[in-house]
Amino acid sequence: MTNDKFRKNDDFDLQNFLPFLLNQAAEESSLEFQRAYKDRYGLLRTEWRVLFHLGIFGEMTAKDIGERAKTHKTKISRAVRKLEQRRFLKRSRDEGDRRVEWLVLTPAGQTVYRELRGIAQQYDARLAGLFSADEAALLRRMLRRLAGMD
Amino acid sequence: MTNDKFRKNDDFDLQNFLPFLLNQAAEESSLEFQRAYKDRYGLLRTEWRVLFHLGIFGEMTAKDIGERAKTHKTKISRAVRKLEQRRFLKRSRDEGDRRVEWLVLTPAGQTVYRELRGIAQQYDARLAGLFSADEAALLRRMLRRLAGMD
DNA sequence: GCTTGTTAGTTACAAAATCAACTATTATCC
DNA sequence: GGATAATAGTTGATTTTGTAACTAACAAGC
Repeated sequence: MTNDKFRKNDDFDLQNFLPFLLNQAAEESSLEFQRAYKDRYGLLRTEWRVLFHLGIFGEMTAKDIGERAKTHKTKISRAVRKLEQRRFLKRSRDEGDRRVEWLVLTPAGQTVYRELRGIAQQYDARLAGLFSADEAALLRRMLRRLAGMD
Repeated sequence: MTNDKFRKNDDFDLQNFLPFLLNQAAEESSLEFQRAYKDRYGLLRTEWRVLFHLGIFGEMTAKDIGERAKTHKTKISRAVRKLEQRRFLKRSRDEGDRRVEWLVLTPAGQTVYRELRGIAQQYDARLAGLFSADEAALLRRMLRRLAGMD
């Protein structure tokens, strides 16, 4: 990719422009995991994220998930409906505040979650293995910083 | 974001899962630059990418751009048409191989490119400024590695 | 208690991305 | 040289996303 097919007539280095570079790295590094959740379970990106949040935290509301994952509420709403239709989660009204719905994985949802979690752990280890342990830790720290997650 | 509102009942660390983390960082770090090209010039993401490739490399074909930017040819095709309609680029048939079109920025396109390039440079410097020079260089190297750009 | 404002979540419509099929041209190989 | 395959690029149908407006429930001020 760093070939010389094209001679630059300019001094802007697109391949090192952070927003571009981050997008390329994010897309490339999502590909293999995407195959796991898409091809094997027919899940969309927002759907596995909702699934994982519930798998990890047990019980949450749509709003909580949206905040944690920085995802718009309409996306969450549609992902929740899909997961409900597939019987991967169930909803229940909060009796104290009847606007709120609590979401929780069904046993089927937990099974899918555990499988995907295993794949995710293996895959993350593979990616991190491209670097030394220190470098990988630094990378995560820098990414959290860029993502405003600190 | 690293608060304790939810007690984890599980050991998967989503906030450090590289594909997730990379996506979050990529989205967050694209936001401000996106405002520049979207609000000010009405460009879409693929459109600024095509514009930048032509600004940097002078003359390319749609296929070349697609390969460099890892972008599907239908996206490129539509972005090229939009940019042509706005008179930011012009096309010309290759006389040797008449399937091929050469794309080149018009003076208007070059003006937009130079403005956006300036904004991009400033913004990149701001992002890189979150880290030491060594760290930033390492970050770029690691991202290129993850993106398969090495 | 009644207006006004907020919040959780959904829905409707427009914009954009995806995937497959298509045209036109060139390359391969018998 | 003629059939077959490959390549550059486009188009159309379907899916997914984004934006705004919406419902229903709660909160605050007076």
